[in-house]
Amino acid sequence: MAAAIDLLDRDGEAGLTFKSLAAQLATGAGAIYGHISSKSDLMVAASDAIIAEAHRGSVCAEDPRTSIRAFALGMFDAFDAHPWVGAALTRMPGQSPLVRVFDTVGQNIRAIGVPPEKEWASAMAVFNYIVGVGGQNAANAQAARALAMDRTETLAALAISWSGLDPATYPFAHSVGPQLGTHDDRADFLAGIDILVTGICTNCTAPRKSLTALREPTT
Amino acid sequence: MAAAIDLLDRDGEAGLTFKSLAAQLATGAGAIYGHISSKSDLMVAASDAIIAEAHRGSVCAEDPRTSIRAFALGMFDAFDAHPWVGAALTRMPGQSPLVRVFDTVGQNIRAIGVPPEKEWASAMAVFNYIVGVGGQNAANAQAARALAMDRTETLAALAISWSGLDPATYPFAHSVGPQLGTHDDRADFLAGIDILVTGICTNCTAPRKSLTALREPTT
DNA sequence: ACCTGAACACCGTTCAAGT
DNA sequence: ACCTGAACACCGTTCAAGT
Repeated sequence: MAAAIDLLDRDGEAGLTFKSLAAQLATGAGAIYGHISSKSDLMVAASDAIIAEAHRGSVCAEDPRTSIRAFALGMFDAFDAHPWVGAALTRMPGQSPLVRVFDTVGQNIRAIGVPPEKEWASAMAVFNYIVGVGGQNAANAQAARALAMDRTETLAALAISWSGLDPATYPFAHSVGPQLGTHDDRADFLAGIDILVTGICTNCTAPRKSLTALREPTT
Repeated sequence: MAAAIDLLDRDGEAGLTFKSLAAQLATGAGAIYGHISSKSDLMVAASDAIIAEAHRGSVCAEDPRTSIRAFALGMFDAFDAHPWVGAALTRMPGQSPLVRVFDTVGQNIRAIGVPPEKEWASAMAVFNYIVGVGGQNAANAQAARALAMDRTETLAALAISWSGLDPATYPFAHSVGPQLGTHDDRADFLAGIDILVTGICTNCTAPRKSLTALREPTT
C-alpha cells in the first residue's frame, strides 16, 4: 500500500501500474492479485489510507462549526498533498473513503442542530463542496504536471486564457480572470465553507455564536 | 459528434472507442484523427454539446435566485440524462464546458448583489455543488449499470449497506441509511441549492424577497 | 500455498499505403 | 487531400508452470 501511494504521489494516477508496482515490490505483476482483486480496489484502498490519516489528524473542537472548518481544511491539505485522491474519489460512489468524509460532515451538521429534515441536504452541500474543490485542484495540479509548469504558472496561464474569453459569452469568467492569477486557493476554500455554514445555521436551533468569533486569531 | 453522444448514452464512457465510433460512422479508426486530436478532446466536445444545450434550455428569470434554481435544475437533469457528463467534467479543468457552467453561476451571483470580494467564493460554492452532485449521481448510475440494477434497486442496496455500517465508526451514515432508499434526488438537490443561496444572500445588498416566495407554486 | 511472467484481449494513437 | 486499417506501445487481467 505504501509503495502504491509512493508511485501515485510521484507520477499521478498514470504512474501506478501493475507492472510499476510489481517492479517497486520486486515481484511479478500477477502476484498482486493475491492481495487485491482489481486496480479499482487498489485505488479505493489507497484513497482510504490518505483520508483515514487526514481524519485522524483533525481535532474535534467544542463548537461543531469549528470542527467542520478544521476537518474541511484537513481534507483540502490532503488533496493538495496527494492530487490523485480528488480525482479518484469521483469514481467510487458509496465506497469507504467517501462514506468516511460524508459521515464526519454529517456528525457536525447534526451537532450544529439543524432540523432533521434538512440534515441530508446540508450534509450533501458541504460534502460536495469539499470533494468538488478537491477534485478541481487535483485536476489543475495534474494538468500542470502534464505541461511541466508549476502552480503559479498554471494559474497565470489560466488567468490569461479567461481574460481572453469573449466578454459577451462569458462575462463573469472574463471579468474575474485577472483575480485568478493572484488568488489564494486555501483562503477561498475556507471562505466557501463559511458561506455554507452560515446558510445552514440560518433558522436553525443552536446558532450560539457568530462564525467570525470562531476563527483562529489572525497573526 | 452525435454518433459519439449516442454511444456514450448507450454504454457509458466504456462504450465510446475509436473502433466503435469508426464502426458507427462506417469508416476507419484512424480517420477520426482528421477531425479531432485525441479522445480527451472528443470527451470535452461531447460534454460541451450537452451543457450548451442545457444552457440554451434554461430561461433567465427576473430574480437571479430563480435563475440559479432553474439553471441548476437544468444541469441536474442533463447529468441525469447523460450520466457520463458528470464523470467526464471532473477530468477537464478550465475547459470550455466547465467555464460555461461557472460563468452562468457567476453572472447570477453578481446579479444577486453579493459584495465583490465574496463573488469568487460564492460562485465556487454553487458551482462545486452542481458539478459535485452531478458527478455523484453519474457515478451511482454507472455503478448501477455495471450491476444491471435499476436506480431503485441501487439505492435500496446502498441503504442496506449503510444501515449495516458500524454505528460507532459511522454514526451519521448509519442513522441516515434508511432514508437513502426513499429519498428524492432531485428535491434534495434543490434543497441544497436553497441552502447555498440563503447563505450567500445573508448580509448581501439586495435580498429583495425571501427565497420561499420565489418557488414555483406547488400543484 | 504462493509467486512467476508469458500470454490474452483490449485500448489510444500512428503512419505507410492506397484512392 | 482524405481515408484505410494493420501495426505499435501500452494497459489490466489471467493462468499454466514453477517453487
